Amino acid sequence: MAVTIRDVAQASGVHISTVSRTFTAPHLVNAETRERVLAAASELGYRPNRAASGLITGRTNNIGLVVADIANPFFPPLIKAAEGRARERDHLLFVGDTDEDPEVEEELVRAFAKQVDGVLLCGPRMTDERLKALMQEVSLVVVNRDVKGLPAVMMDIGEGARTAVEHLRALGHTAIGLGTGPRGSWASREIQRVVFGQFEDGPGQVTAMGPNAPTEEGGRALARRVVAEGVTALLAYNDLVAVGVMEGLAEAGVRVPEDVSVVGIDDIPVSRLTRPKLTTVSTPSAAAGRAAVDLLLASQDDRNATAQVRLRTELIVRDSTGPVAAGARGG
Amino acid sequence: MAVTIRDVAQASGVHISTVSRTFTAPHLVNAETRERVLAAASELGYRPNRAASGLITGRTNNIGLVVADIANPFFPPLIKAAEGRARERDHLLFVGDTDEDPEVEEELVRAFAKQVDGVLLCGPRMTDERLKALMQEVSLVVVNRDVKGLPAVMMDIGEGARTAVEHLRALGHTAIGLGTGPRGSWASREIQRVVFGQFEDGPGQVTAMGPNAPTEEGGRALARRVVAEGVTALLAYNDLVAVGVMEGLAEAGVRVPEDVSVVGIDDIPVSRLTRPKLTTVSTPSAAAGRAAVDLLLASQDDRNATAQVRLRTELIVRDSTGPVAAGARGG
DNA sequence: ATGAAAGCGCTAACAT
DNA sequence: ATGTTAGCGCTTTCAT
Repeated sequence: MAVTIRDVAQASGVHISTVSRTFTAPHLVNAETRERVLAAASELGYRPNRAASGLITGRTNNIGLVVADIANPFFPPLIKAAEGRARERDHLLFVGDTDEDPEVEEELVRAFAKQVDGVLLCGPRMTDERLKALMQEVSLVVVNRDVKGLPAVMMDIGEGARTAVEHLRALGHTAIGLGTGPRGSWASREIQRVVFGQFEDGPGQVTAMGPNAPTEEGGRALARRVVAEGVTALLAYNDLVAVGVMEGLAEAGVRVPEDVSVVGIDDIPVSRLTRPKLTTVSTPSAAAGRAAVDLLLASQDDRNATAQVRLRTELIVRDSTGPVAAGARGG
Repeated sequence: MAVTIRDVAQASGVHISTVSRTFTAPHLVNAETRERVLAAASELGYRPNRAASGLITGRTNNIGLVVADIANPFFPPLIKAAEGRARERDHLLFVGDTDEDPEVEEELVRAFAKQVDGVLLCGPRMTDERLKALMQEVSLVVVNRDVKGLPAVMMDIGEGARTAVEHLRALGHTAIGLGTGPRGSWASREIQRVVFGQFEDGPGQVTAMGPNAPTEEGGRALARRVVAEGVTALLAYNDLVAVGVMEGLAEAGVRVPEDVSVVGIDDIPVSRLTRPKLTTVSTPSAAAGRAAVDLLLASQDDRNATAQVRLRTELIVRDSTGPVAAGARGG
């Protein structure tokens, strides 16, 4: 077996409680003794067993992070930022992927529950009820979700969508498609809430099209609807979908932006690689990752801290949007 | 606090050891009692504390997975496949990202060590010595690395590179650049070993260019060298680098594939989105993820199992490679 | 400043 | 088939 606190105690001629104190409350132990213990520990390669100490203290110094799809380029920057922040604050981040499955999501949180101090849930797909049940079992922070009583980091995605639609209308588009996301997605609901709240009575008509799988494949399917319904512009649920739409459109011989303008959300790296380059709403995912870690750690200290952090988004105009064509069907 | 085995024992009127058995060895407990215990457990919402049981059994049913950069699209399919396989085999996968830093890599493995049954190390950057030291502390399986005494999953990346260079030579290229990867990368060494072993004496001359950061940014830097040294074809360390090279080349007014042919490695999703579409060597990352999990679990049962799994790669010819130009400098 | 003892939640002999 | 006991590696009173 590995080296335990007992081995260190023996090697340095003190009681195990002194060894323990050397690591958890160094000021309580004589400088000389401390040196001896530390020397023995490093000699033997001793590493405290966090699982064992967690059993007593109730703190593991681990944080769980659950995302729907690690393959969605939106998440890695968030994950890396959270990981960095966690490390700064002496915590270890465990990442888990749910494959867009709410069942797996719940399972994953439960499995994490006893092994972490809390779980960061990014864009959770489960219902509010289940979320509330889970928060009894483990501290939770949600990203891009608004649940009463839960600390949350929210990106102002509705506002971003509004700006995007305004951009489209300024270009003369009056038949605009809104590619909605998966059921259960707060971001998708939020986009619809703001966009339809703002524009339903205006001159430009926005048509909801969805739900769509939040993937390139989902976008290709959506492209067929875009062509069929004859809108001249589309705001997609995210960049992945937008990229799929552009692919689908290209295959159907529809030109972007001459025939149809396309806007995405997230500003993932590929959005600069497509031809034309994608106009998109950039979301501050790294900031969100850091904020989520901070919020979790804050809620540890103050059990009923339920702060909400709101982060701004920004429209990045590139080449996939342009003026509506003179004789466009929707015009 | 959460509900413990003691609460369940009390609620169902049995001793805690019976409750324990109900979960770990159901056949040893009377069907009727079992029902009662299970009922009480689900009533109370009891979940065994894996950390606590791990302390005794030495098995946590957790697996750690360490990658250099979760933002490299090569990894997500591997991670997802490993996660799926782990779930099938009743294990939970913890993912960690090292940010390409060997120090962090080692730290991360150590932090995982006591909380998992073993760690899957993908493309580790640390030295063999450190790797060998670590394997004393925790079971290890390496992916894309060849360390004596360690179970490993290796993609036949050298062979893939050889095929790619042959493809280039068949197109008439005789001045071929080889964009090498980061120091410490087995894949990069492997590519060089095979390519230079095979082609150093042939008519076509292959020039090593590197090391390069395994990112798009690294590729942009490499593009400048490609232009400066006047090669007519380049095999990049991976697709991300290849994409960066194409971007850099485009900005410098160099056409792909008319002026320079570019080949990547990995076949990540973006490689189908670039214009021209990228010719690349596809690596079976999902299969590697599954194999790594299987190997780890096998090595648990048979302490000195050190199997090596080798996976085939395949050249995917798309549009970024073409015949060498008639008057090319390198010709 | 250090040691002794109890116990975190659980499993695994060993009894019965 | 079930209960008793010891103990995994560690922290934390409580003594001294």
